[in-house]
Amino acid sequence: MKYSKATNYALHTMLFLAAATPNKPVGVQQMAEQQEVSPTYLSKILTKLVKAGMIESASGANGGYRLKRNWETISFLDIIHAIEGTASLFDCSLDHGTECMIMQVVLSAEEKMEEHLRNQTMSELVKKMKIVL
Amino acid sequence: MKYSKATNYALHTMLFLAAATPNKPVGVQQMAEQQEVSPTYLSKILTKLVKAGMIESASGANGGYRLKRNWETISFLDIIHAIEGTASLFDCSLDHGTECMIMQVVLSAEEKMEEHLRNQTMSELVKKMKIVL
DNA sequence: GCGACGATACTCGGATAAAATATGTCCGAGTTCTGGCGG
DNA sequence: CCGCCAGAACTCGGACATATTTTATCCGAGTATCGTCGC
Repeated sequence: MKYSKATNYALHTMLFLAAATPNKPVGVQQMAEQQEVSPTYLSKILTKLVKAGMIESASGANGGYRLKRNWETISFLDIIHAIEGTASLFDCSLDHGTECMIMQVVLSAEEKMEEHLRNQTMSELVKKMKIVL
Repeated sequence: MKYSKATNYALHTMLFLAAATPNKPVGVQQMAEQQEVSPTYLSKILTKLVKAGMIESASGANGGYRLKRNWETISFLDIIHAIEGTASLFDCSLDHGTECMIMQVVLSAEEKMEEHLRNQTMSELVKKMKIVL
């Protein structure tokens, strides 16, 4: 079990956009180069983020992707869910009469992790980075 | 990102063995039937648990799998690690000079989850079940 | 009665196959900016 | 000087191709148990 590379790219892209924050959109090519992915593939990932309402795309010359106004409130979990989907880690495949206790344990563990990811926003991370620089 | 079905089977099998606890080994066939998996596949999964030192196998007639003596201390995390491996959820694919802050956040979230799974033992779960029954 | 022997019921582990998912590529279509050209 | 127009620079999104992982099956080999047969 691992997070997909797509999630990796999505997180890095969001961080990049949040750190750069010019109001001008940033082209896919530039970001793809930086992360060593093909532009078309990255674009596909970013489309998911657009649909999730985190960023917006601008067509045409000087087009690209740009954070939406509400970006300060976006958490890690939001991004991860946008890419990986919101399905839970575990599905008990067996139907024993009562609720599956194994599933309860695993899901509550998952909830612990999600809680942590929900409390981390991109904007906080950017602040920390700027202190370091 | 999801836990594999193999993990699912492994957890259920361990719980079953812990709940049954006859000193006689239990055959794969019986457990495979219960979980609706093919015996050979389940056997392959159980081999991993054997290698991890959680259960032991007995060949021959009346053979099967049996918990080892230390089973009371086995946690959910031990079982999951035995099946899924111990690699972490996230690997930053990009080499920015400093440590990747994204990775730090995700890994500390993962740690929260693992902590929870480490504190849940099969034997505790069995106790709870017995109260319910 | 006792020990050897063979049939039986298992597990073991490697080879292989099928299926699902993740990753990546290609291309046609639509959109916006830019620069040049004509009025 | 001003507006129109064509081309360049983009993104969009679907169809397609490849790689990786997961899930599953098959089968030959090894091993312990049990019953039987011969002594």
